[in-house]
Amino acid sequence: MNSDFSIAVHCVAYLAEKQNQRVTSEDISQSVSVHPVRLRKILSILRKENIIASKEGAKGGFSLNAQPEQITLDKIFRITSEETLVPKCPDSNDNCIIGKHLSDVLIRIFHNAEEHFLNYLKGVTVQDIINEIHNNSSKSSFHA
Amino acid sequence: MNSDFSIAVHCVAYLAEKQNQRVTSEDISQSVSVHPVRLRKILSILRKENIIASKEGAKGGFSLNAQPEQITLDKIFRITSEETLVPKCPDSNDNCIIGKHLSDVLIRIFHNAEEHFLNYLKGVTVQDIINEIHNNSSKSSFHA
DNA sequence: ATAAACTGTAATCATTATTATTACACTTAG
DNA sequence: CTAAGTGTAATAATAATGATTACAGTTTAT
Repeated sequence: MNSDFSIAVHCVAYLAEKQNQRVTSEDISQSVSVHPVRLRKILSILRKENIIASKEGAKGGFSLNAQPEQITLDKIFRITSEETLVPKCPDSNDNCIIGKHLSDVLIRIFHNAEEHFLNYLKGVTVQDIINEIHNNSSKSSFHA
Repeated sequence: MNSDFSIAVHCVAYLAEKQNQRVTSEDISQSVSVHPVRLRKILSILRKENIIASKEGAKGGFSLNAQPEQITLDKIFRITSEETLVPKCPDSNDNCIIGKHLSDVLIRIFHNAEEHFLNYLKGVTVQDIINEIHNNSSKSSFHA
């Protein structure tokens, strides 16, 4: 798995902190320590899902386009990294009953497991993260 | 994430099918399509956890050392891949309150999410997989 | 006792995945 | 019309993964 998901969350949290301001990819890259071009690629897919908005040209940049309490992490995960938890099994061997069917079985198991993973992320919002960062842990709702 | 976990599951399922026989890494590699040296490395850590047994020398090889109904996938995952779901966040930036704390927050969230993932795997045993392979889906217990 | 068939493990090489960078077309504000 | 941005493709650098080679050690059988 690459780090697109955590970078995306970082970006969204950063934009949530800068409510209503327009922020450049250069600016965000100061906080995330990732190259602006890569950020723009990730931000671009968040925009397509209407989580953020962007504006080109001078004084352009990115801004949040949804309520921090409404953005759940499972959504960001699905956008950036869906199915990446399912491992790439080596090519199955048709001459062996195990080799032949195990990949299918494993993929099914992983798919289910990923759903459980996502189900947890569904309970965590960007606002929760903001709260955690400011140590308002009373408002935080992400617990095991 | 590398494919150590799925390879390990494959090996264990294969050994479960060959109950009480001793099988060489060469033999297993026919089924898994992975180099014997790599298999031995993975089998070696399963042995340290007493899931399988190995014997060196002529007529040596690997065999299962636990009941297939008792081996849950979360155990194999913990042995081979624990914490690999937690993404490597880019270096946090001390000059920025978001950059500074977000990695910690994200790591905590991922850790929790991984526990949910593992909790699902805890409900799936190697015997379930064997059953699935033989299509005895009535005995199977892994459902979302 | 020694040859053959194994495991155990380190070290190296090849391949693939990830990330950074360069380049440039396009948009907008002033 | 220029400066400051986004959007995106193409390439280069780096890191992770996997295969292979090499060889020491163990066990069986002759």
